[in-house]
This record gives sequence, C-alpha cells and structure tokens, in this order.
Amino acid sequence: MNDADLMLPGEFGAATRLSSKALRLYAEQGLLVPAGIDPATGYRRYHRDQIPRGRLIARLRTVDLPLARIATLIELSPQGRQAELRAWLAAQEAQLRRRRELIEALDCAAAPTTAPPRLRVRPPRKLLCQERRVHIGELDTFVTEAQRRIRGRLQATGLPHDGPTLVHFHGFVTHDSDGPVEVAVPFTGSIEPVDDLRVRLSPAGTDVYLPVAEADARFPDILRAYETLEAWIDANRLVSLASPVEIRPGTGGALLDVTYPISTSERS
Amino acid sequence: MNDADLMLPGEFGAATRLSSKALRLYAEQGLLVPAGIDPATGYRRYHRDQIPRGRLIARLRTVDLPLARIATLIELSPQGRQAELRAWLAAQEAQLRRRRELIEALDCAAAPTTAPPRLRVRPPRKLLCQERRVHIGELDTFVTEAQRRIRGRLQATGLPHDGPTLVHFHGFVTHDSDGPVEVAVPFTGSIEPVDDLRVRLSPAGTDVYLPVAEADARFPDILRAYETLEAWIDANRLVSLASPVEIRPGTGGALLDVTYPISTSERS
DNA sequence: GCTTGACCTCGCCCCAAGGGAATGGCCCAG
DNA sequence: CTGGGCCATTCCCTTGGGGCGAGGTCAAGC
Repeated sequence: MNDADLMLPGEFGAATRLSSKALRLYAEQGLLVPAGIDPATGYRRYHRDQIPRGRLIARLRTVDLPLARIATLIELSPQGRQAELRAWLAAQEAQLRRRRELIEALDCAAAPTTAPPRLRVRPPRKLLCQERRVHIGELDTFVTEAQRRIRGRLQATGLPHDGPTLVHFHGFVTHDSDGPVEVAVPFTGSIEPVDDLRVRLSPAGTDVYLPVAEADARFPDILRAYETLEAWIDANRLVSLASPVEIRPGTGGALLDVTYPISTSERS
Repeated sequence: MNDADLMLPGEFGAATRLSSKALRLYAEQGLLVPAGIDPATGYRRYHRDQIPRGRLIARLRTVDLPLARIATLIELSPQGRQAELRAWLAAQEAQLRRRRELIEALDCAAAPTTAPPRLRVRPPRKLLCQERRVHIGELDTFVTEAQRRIRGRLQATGLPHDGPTLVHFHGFVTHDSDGPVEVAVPFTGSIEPVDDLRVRLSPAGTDVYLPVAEADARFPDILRAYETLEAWIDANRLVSLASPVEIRPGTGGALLDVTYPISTSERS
C-alpha cells in the first residue's frame, strides 16, 4: 500500500465520475469508504484500487438504482449482479406496462360504456367478513379462499348462506397498491366471530350498480365500470358514502355487479 | 352553492381517495384549493363539484406524475391530456430502453473484447477547440459541425490542419446526460480565438487506445470499448489523467480510436 | 515568509410528495 | 361533562445529492 496510490476526493471523483458530494454520502453510508482519513485534517483518501468499485456505483446510479440496492448488488458476482439487474429491469417494465394500462383505462372513461348504471335499494343485513391487504395478483385467490371459509363457517353453524358474495374494496387494488379488501357473505341469525372472520352490520341504503360480464371483469378492463359509475355519481351530484363493492353473481347473468353505496337523503 | 355540498377533508378524501395530508399539500400548491376555509377554525371545506378534479389528480398520481406536471395536464382538454400522457409514457419507455442498453453494456464488459488496448506516446500540441453540452442524439451533428468550423477557421488563417479530429468527453454523453463535449483539431502556428472557438495546449503524455470499427462505434455499443479500456487501466494499476478522447480516423483503418491519457510517471 | 488559488472539511438549507407524531381546537353523542 | 372522532399547525423523516458559506490545508510563485 503506497502513499502515491491514495487520492483526494477530487481526483478520485474525476476517475470515477462521482462528485465529491456523492463520495461523501457514500462514505457516510458505508457504500464506498475511503481507504484512509487524515486524523489531523479530516481529508479523505481513496485508494486507487477503489476506482472500479466507485465506477461500478456510478454506473448503477446512472440507471437510478437506489443506493441500498446498489449496496447489495455490489457484493454479488458479476453474473449474479447481472441477473438481479435483469430482474429489476423486468420489474420496471412491468410497472410501466401497468401505468400504461391505467392511462389507457383513464382514456376509455371518456367514451361512455353502453349501459347506464341503475339504482337499487339495499336492505340492512349482517355480514360475516374476512379482510386482508392484497395486490391484484392475489385477489382472486383471496376472494375464493375467503368465500370458502366464510360459507364453510356459516354452514357449520347451520345458518343459510345462499346470498351473494360481497367484495368490498376499501383501497385501490392494483399491482402497486394492496387493498385492503373485505370479502363478506350476508346471513341471518347469530354467529360468533372466529379467528379473522368477523361479524358486522351493513346499514340499509341505496346502491348504484353496473353489471359486468365475464369478458370485462378482468383487471384493468374492469376499471372502466368503476369510471362509469363514478362519472355517473358525479354527474348526478351524488356522493358515494363508502367503498365500492363487487357483488357476485351479478344481475341478469353478469359475472358481477360493481356497486357504489350512495346517499339518498335529500340535500336541501 | 349549498352548505350541504361542502365536505371536510376526511369525507372529501374518502370520495377522491386522497389523504388529508395530500389534500393539504395540494391546497398549499394551488392544485386543488378548498371551496372555502372557516376563518374561525381554519377548517377547509371542499365542494362536491371538486370531486372529479380531485379524483383525476389521484389517478394521475398513481402513475407517479409529478404535481407540477399534473397541474398543467389538468387544465387541458381530455383529448389533449390523453395525448400528453401518451407522450409521457413513450418518454418513460424510451428511458427504460436506454437503461436496458446501459445494463446490457455493463454486462458485455465482463466478456473481454478481442483486441487488447495498446499504448502510444502523445506529443505536446496546440488545439483549436469548440466545447458544448450535447446529448447523444445531437453528438454527431455537433462533431461534424464543429469540425467544419474549426478546419474552416484554420484554413482561412492559412494553417495546416491535416491532423486527426479529437473529441474529448468531459462528461458522460447519453440520452440522459449531456457532455460537455469538446471537439478539437491540433495545429501548428498561431491563431487568435474567435467566438466560441478557443485555443489551448495539450501536454505530452502517454495514451492507451483501442481502435473501433464502424460497426462497433454506435451508441451504446461503443461503451464496450470504454469498458475495456477502463478495465485495462485498472488492471495495470494506472490512473487515467483526464477525459477520454475519440480520435478520428483511428489506426489501421478503424473509424476511430477510443483513447485515455494515462500517467507514466513512476510512482515510488 | 507571504499570498494566492485550488482543494478540502463541516454544517445548514433546498428539491418532491407526502407519512408520522405531538399538541391543541372543534363538535357531537351519551 | 366527558369521550371519541375529526380537524388544525408544527416539526422531523424519507432519497440523492446540489449549493452556499465559513474556515482549514497544501503546494506554488514571489
């Protein structure tokens, strides 16, 4: 280890294309620690052998990888690193595809769908529910599974459970955003909550709904139904009182009805 | 305008899926200003008619558009907005492609190219230069144009200008990063700087270089030559003293030589 | 020996888009 | 009258640095 192999941040930065401010940051984070620090002056000294590492960091930063990710990547073999990078790229591309889908869906909302939403009165009822945060990919599995558990529980208690299945979307469910989602089956009678199955009341009210055929029920196509309903609610100067619900099966042979609870109280 | 049409942030946020924190921010930025503020309590009241705007903002935020961009988009017609959004998506995709290219180039660096770099002594010389910041798309035009201007100036002064053209890359030149780039032609004699043409000295030294055929000289393929040179410099425990230079024409019929100045002074 | 200029240090404030927490005000229901 | 649910304001936190200012260091020139 030779004195002449040591450089100040300026020179090292020129060799690696990293600013001295960036170097300071990386040093603080332990990502690229100077070979030595002069205890008297505080001057950082980088060793020539650190140049490849610095240059690699700079490269990875040019594609906007977060430092934390770089810190793990940099410890891998070139092959492993490359594999991770390709995976990361694929993830970025998937995200971009999803954004494109969302934007296209936003576009389609401008074109009205065929059928106008309809109104329906909803009676008060008691629900047995299971709630969880899920991303869009896990949604179908969760709904199927939760429905099975809820109906199984109702059956075991000897209660009728021939009502539809209600899926409440308390939050956006997309690839990037997880619910929460609540699966519920209305029932009559009395049952004790168990584990993560809970009992709650759903008040009476009015719903506006739109039947959705199986062909249009996939994500992100189904967003069009939501758009249509929201546009209708806005156009009629109403307010949705709570989260939208997907009711399966839907009316008139539809796979499901997308439903919004709305206020019917006259606003003076 | 009815009192009952006004909502507190909680209700309005539920209708638009915006957090009250986000609403506060948008209000400060003028992006979504409450219909009224109670002067006594400071309570913000949103009007029902603001729901579509809020919902649109929320949608646009889900694809990570910056608020400033949203502020301009939101004033456009749906058609104009959609066009802008598509353009933005295309830009995002272009950026992702460039990142992929950079990562692939990083990968190829692991596989050594055929020819090893060679050393060459560089005499001291005087250069007539033009420097500008350019992105990769403008690079060829700039180099051609600058070269023409410089040689024209040399010819007009009656000085020989039969040397090669030197293109110094003082900074990365990619789609995302603009130079600076300096085009220079060596000459002998005396000339006055004019406009943005300047005269500077290039000291003697040693270069390590790699000829690049026309087929490999396009971006991002040419990055492989840079990778190879940098790897060679690192492996030989040398330090590049300054920015890399592309010299046209290159040796042995190559389109250009990618060149790094290196230190040859013995380090004790 | 002195200055000058280039380089270095540290420390603070700034960007986007909010999240989280602490503290206090407002209002409604029991 | 008290509790709970909203609401307000204020401060600090995140990422990856850029920019500025005060002051220390170092080598070169005079």
